[in-house]
Amino acid sequence: MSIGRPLEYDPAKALDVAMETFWRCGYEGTSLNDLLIATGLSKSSFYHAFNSKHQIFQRALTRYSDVLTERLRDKLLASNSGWDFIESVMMTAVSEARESDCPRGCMIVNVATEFSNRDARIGKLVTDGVKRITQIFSAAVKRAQKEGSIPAEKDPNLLGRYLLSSLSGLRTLVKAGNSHTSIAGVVTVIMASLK
Amino acid sequence: MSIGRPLEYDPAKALDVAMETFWRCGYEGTSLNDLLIATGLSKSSFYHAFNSKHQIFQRALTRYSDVLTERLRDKLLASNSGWDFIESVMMTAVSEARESDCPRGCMIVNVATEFSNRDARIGKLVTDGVKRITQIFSAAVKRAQKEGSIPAEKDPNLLGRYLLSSLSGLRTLVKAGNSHTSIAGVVTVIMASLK
DNA sequence: CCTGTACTGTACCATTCGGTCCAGATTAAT
DNA sequence: ATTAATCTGGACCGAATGGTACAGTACAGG
Repeated sequence: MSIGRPLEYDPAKALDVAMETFWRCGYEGTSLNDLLIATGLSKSSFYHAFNSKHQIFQRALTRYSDVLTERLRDKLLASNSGWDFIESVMMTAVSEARESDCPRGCMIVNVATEFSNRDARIGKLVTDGVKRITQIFSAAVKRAQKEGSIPAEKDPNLLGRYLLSSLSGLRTLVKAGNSHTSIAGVVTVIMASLK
Repeated sequence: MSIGRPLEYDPAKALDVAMETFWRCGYEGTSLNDLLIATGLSKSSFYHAFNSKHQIFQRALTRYSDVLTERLRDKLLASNSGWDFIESVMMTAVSEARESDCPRGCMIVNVATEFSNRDARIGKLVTDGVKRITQIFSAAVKRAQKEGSIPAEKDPNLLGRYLLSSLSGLRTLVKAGNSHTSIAGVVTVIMASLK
């Protein structure tokens, strides 16, 4: 029921494109101009839709976190077992190493290192995002415990944190230019340590 | 025996201060002015001593890598055992979580995420730095194997990579605001997985 | 003391930064 | 057709960016 001239762009799509750019280049590394080119918006439209660079960045990070969380939850539900889920998620780092010559890593982790607690609001988004993903890992561990592939006496929350930490570490190996085979080796070590 | 007016500052100290700043704020996050304030140099002295922001950054990163490598090597030599060395290095992440409200993490990893292979020269510095630290971890594993605390049949190079990955992951947990106790828990998981 | 060397502070440079503003174009409802 | 809403491109803003040029000054060797 909006009155007046209708939008000539898709705000949701623009946000996604902005997210991609921030993901690839970081906050400081992405200039306003980069955003305008990526989204195809004019400066006026941009500032009308999103109020500032900082605000669109927050929204982009939030969206990244939401999408990632949902995708992981779905994947866990669709997986044959908790163990398979965990292994498959760890393997994403391997394929990143094989396929991409410019790995982006995880946007949340990237943001965490770029801002390292200098911005409280961003810090909260990071903390929340990490917490949610950790919980998914914990849920996967619990399921694997029920399925008998991980010993029941282990603390699933602790292992959840361990897995998040491990995945983030794998991503570092990727960015440091390790081969996908050598990274796959590390994945087997991680998986074996759950036994 | 240099002729002319002598330097009024210590170039080595200036480089160290610049390194600290880059370490804390990243490349883009550190302005030329920040560097001038931190080092106390005038702009002319700065550009005379170091030719550009990019060059001093490369030198700072190189120095970081060198100092870290040497410190780790010394620490390994001074340690009671390979196992103790590994555990104590992992524990540095714990104390970082306890002591610092604004953890800097590892400069090499920070740089790796900020530049993610967009700059070839920086990329090489990162790759080399990571490789050298990985080798130290591998050496520690070999020593621990000789000492009987890690099974001899395990691949020390693989475990070296695993440990580097794990340390980097721990640092992510720190930046995401996890408590030092919860991080210490993850360290025990990592150590147990070496057995 | 003199001369050559090299440091120092300041003024200056073009460019880019994020951000604002406005005149004009375009549309929907009346 | 008029009106009201709201989009669009482009001009413009002050501040900060990385970097240069230069005049003046302090020092060492002769």
